[in-house]
Amino acid sequence: MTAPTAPRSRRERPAKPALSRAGIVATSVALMKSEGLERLTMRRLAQELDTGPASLYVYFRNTAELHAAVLDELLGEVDLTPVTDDGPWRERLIDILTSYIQVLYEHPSLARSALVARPRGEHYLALLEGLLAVLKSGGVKGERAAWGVDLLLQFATTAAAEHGTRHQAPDAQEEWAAFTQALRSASPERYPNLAATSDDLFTGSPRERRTWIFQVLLNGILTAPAPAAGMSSTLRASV
Amino acid sequence: MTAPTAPRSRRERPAKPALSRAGIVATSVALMKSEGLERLTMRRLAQELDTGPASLYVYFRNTAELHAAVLDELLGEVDLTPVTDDGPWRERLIDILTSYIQVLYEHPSLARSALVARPRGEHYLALLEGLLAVLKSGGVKGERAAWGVDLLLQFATTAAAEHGTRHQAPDAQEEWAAFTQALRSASPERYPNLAATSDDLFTGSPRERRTWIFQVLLNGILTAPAPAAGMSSTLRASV
DNA sequence: ACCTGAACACCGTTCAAGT
DNA sequence: ACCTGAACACCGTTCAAGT
Repeated sequence: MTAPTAPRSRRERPAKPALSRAGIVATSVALMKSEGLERLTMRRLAQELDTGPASLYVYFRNTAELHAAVLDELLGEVDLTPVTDDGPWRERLIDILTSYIQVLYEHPSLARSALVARPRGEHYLALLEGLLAVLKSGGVKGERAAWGVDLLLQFATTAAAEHGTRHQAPDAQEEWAAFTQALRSASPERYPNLAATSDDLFTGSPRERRTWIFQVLLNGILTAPAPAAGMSSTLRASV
Repeated sequence: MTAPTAPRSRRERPAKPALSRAGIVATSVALMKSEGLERLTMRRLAQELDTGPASLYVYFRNTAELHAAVLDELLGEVDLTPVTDDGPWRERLIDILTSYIQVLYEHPSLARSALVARPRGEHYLALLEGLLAVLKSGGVKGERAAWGVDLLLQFATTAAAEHGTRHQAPDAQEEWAAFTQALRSASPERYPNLAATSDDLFTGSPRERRTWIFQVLLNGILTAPAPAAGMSSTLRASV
């Protein structure tokens, strides 16, 4: 008689799959989508993969690197078709950025991590490439395009990052109410300008505000002196 | 004979001060300046105050609220004198924002927290008031000023938040090198525009880039259609 | 009301030892 | 090279009990 328990217990569930970077990332994305980035920890992920946390350090140097990989994976969902579409270049640019914001909107904490550890995966490169292509078709090139794309993405990332409190956290509405309340009830003696304009601070939907900001950024990028032109070469060298 | 040990040990160090919100904030700021925001935890702070972590929950509902209080305290250091100075309004506005960035620059993680939990302390209100006053002196009022000040502060906060990796974290330079390397070595076949412009992405000092961005934002705020004007009231109502 | 000890339920990361 | 158990050094927050 062969000992029945050991072989059986091995067959009771599908064989534990071998670890791989791609597999870990796939599991990470699934875990994040089901439980949020907050729960995407080395320990929780290891548990999901039926191993110990130490095993993950073979593939990722630390948690930040894991999150960066997840972010790039997610960026594969950004719609880049406007790059080759017809139509006004400004609208195509805004469509891409809006898709980027949309993708990050569900995971504001991932957007926050992107502000610190700059993404550099292939999907991020493809996004940069697409934005630069559209800017070029609008006549924006060189340093103006390079600095401009950085600024546009910075704004878009922040827009997604800010979404955090109002949607994910439990006391989201409470927080927002306290914020608006604090501004609205500002003493007109001490803060006359604030009191006069406080209502305007909260007007507009998120979409309206984004649209306005895109106009601001694009107008600014087109009208501000090109970086190199606006500064003396002495200043450039000295800082 | 009185028992000597108990009374003596009570007198060996200054009497433990009573807890108070102001005192806790002061200790928090000191702790953050000496050990960084990462070490400003409920437990570490309680240890510093010679009490248990549970005691702090009498004054702050959670860690986020503690950090918000510390942030507002720090914002007291922002130089608001340009509000009443003479000189071109654009320069005065930029001087205030630069001071704001400077203050947050040493504590990027605090800037990051400001992106999520919007500040609303008195020093933040004073900052808003000052910025609105300067904008008004430049003829920018109402919704344009309100949305504009929000955008300017958002950019400034992000600028400080991004400072994180390159200065505080241990592998700062390493990270940055990997980032620039990834962009510079992008395949010219797959990413032609990126390859063509990748050098421009890294030009300029932080100061030059900030200066350029301020020009972009101000030009944009001044030239983009005022929020209300650019959108139909139907759209305004429907979103 | 304010304060506390102790507990609950977690973290990231390293290291020596295995295969 | 890849994988692991176990340990080290921490976290935030709550709760019952005290003053």
